[in-house]
Amino acid sequence: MSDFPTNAPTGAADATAATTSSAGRVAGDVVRAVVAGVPDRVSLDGLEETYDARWAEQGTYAFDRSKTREQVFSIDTPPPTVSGSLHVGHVFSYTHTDVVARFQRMRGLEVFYPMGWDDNGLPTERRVQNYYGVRCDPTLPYLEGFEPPHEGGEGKSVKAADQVPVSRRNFIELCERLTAEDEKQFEALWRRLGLSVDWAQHYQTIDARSRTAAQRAFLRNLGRGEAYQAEAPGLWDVTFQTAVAQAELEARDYPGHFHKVAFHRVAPGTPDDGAPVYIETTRPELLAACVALVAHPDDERYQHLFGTTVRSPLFDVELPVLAHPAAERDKGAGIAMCCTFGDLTDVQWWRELQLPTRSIITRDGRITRETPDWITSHSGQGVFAEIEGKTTFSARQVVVDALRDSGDLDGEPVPTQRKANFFEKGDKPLEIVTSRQWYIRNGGRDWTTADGTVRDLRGELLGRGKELAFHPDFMRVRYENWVGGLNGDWLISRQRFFGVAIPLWYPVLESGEVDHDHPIVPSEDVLPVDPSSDVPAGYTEDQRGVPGGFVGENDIMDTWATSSLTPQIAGGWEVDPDLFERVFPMDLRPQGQDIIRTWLFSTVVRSHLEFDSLPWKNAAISGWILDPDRKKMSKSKGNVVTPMGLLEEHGSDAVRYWAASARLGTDAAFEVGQMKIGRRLAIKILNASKFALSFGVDTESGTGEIVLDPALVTETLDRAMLAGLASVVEKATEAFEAYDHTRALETTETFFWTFCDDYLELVKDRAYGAGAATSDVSPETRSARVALAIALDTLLRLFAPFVPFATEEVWSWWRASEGSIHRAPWPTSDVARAAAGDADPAVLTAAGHALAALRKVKSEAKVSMRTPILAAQVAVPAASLAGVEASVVDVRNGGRVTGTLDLVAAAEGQGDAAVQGGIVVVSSELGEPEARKKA
RNA sequence: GGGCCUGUAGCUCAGCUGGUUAGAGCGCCACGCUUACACCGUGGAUGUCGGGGGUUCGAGUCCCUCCGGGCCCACCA
Repeated sequence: MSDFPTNAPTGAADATAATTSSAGRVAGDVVRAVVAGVPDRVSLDGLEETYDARWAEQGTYAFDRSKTREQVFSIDTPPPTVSGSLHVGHVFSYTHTDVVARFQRMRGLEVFYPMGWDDNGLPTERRVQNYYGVRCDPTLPYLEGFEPPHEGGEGKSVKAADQVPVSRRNFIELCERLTAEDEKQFEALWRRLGLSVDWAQHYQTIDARSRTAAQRAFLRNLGRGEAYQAEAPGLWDVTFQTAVAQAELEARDYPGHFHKVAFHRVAPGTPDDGAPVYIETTRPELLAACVALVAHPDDERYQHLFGTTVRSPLFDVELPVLAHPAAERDKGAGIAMCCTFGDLTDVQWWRELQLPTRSIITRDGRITRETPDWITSHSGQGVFAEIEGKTTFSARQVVVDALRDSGDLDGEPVPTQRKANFFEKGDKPLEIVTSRQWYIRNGGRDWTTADGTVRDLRGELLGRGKELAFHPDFMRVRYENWVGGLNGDWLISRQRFFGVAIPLWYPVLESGEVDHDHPIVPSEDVLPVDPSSDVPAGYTEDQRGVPGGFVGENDIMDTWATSSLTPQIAGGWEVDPDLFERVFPMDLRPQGQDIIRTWLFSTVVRSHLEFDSLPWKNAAISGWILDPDRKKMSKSKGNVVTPMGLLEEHGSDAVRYWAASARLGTDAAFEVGQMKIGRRLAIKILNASKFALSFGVDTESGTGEIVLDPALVTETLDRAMLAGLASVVEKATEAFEAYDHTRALETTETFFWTFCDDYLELVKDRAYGAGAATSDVSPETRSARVALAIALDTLLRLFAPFVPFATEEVWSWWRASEGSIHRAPWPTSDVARAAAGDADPAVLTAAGHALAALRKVKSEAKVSMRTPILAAQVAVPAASLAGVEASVVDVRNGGRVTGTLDLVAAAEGQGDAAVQGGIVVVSSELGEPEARKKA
């Protein structure tokens, strides 16, 4: 062997001369490691328990808050909803985050990776009601030591009528009790999956810290005029009896019928008097709430009616016929009945045409029991009496029958499929009800501030969207579409019971009337408050609800009003300023694409208003998990395959591999096959490592030391391999920096399999060498051994974010003294480059192809790979010839060529370039297989 | 109706700014217990790159158009 490096790296001589007795790092960046504990038989089994416990014990992922903001990488982890169980989609997206967290940690940043539980909100409220047989009544006083009447499983729920009313504080306590159990299970799953969360940084969206943050943020919004209340018609869910925000809407198909209904012209003394004007409606039950007929101003058919009046059928109410551009000529009859309120267009007409309010639908979705004063005719009152207190569905039957009897229904109702707005958690179409609600400005409506300036909040928030780095970038469009399409401010008040209370009281005037215009505001230092049980400063409890006293605001805030503050909650806003300045604004918000319009947007709103900044620099958006039918994996299906079951069956590294194989923003198939490949990779890492480290075990001298000194790598093939590895490191690092973890994995993995299949086979014989001790072998053997160790050291780090358990296991065999691999530095290409010098990575490729060509001969001869080749002539394309020549000794060893190996230049088009790089064995002579080795 | 993503081997997916003969893994076929690994190894077969136009010396890649999937927004007369 004469192929010594021409440019031995500087410092190498010093390094080799360094003291040899200590493990770990020494001067000159040369690592010395003692291989201590390679097991005889490697296994993935039990690694999760072992290392979860070790990481917890050693505080591997504990956040070091002595680091400054520049040294920190902070993550605004999505708090999963604690209303049931986690499914495979969670495992998928949380793995994406963890991979990034581990990369950044190895890069030397201190990772702030908290975990929260979203136990605030309607799902938990419903569960607590059923589970404990209680319901929240915020007017009740708190009962010390209250025990619920019932403690049931998921299956048996308690009927509403049998539920015991309890105070809000008692209700919250029960919620915390119920969710604590789920949260333990969630944590167990995340630990098993290997999320590198710092479990000391942990919050619940209903805990006192979150309530304080939510109330504080609200009070700040109020103080700056960003939060306001308004009495206005709004979308209302009649089942949950609460107002609903635009972001919670879901348009669904809803079957209905068109009814052609006659109104009658009022034109006394003319031939037109009483002539019918037909409108079409799907909601005839709202006839009594009609306030006008509306048609498009340019519609010739109705020009003669504008400015006149008509009389409604059945109820005999005189109504104007008006023009408005929002009326569509080709919809129905082209002229619509405007009711208060059938839909949002009605609200627009009502507002812009200054129409009266004639509501007949109450908050429970039924027709009001009071006969409206605008219905004056006796017969009209009679019809109304028939629908009083009925559901809209029943009332419709009554009205349609009455219209048919009176002859005002033209033809029979025609079935139609229409879209109706639903609350995403509800199952009845939303009604529009007028109520007093709280809003936070979000750019959905014009805003003139107290000092009279007009603020373009929508434009400001669109600007924030441009400033935020979305991964993948096209997700920004969803943000922009949403912000651009907002049609109102953010409605945050909910007429529910379990959640963060709106921290206000209102004075009760001497007249007994509540003065909503002058809310009583608590000071921030008393937060959190519950206005239903706490008393505002300057009042006493006995003044509650009496003239001259006060009442508490009964409404709570929507869940998103709290979860829009997760960076503030986790980061200790105002309660731990020292922490907050080290983590905020955060680096990363990982989340699903479905909640860009809610969670992502609302978090941007809160941060923009409070801090005039983005809450984070990057948003990483994960895709969906699709089941094999290419549909979004449903909860029911997801629950069939429990995440814990998956982890137990395939191993966490395997499941993580499947998740990490999917790019951000791209939907991925739920594929067990991919997990099996991940498991195979993890096992391969263990086995290849065992091999690479086996030479370091010095049975003669007992030192068992490996010196990772680049200067000891002298052979061309070894240097070529490390040259290839160096560029893998560079590509993987670059990919990670661009939030393209998939490419980082793929690049590493591809190299690793070539490393195992070709390089290991090629150097095996040379690495075994003559002696067993690293200190007493030929330079060729040492070169192989050191190259193996350097490659292993690098590969383990590259894989560590993806397969944290297997890599930690291998690390423990030889690098235990350095601590966890997950705190080890991310590799640079420096060491591999230093060893590689000017070597060409193509040498390994060429040698690998040559080896494959030799193997093919044996495969086609159907003989064992250990069969010797007595002589062979191999045709090598010109481009590969130098590479094969440079590594010919290893090629001979790998192919077990015992006699002559004659390399000749391949003729033009001789080999198939796609196979073995065009290298063809022209002729060969196979020997007898070696005698089988005795055990 | 407006918008975003997507269509490459039986399956799951790579293919970056257009450049040799389109790749990987799984599955399939054949062989092999070779001292890292049988939870394995070796070799092999497999494609009108959704269809049709265009730009170009050259298109899986760019443009137009159509078709198929997925999603978001608007649509309650």
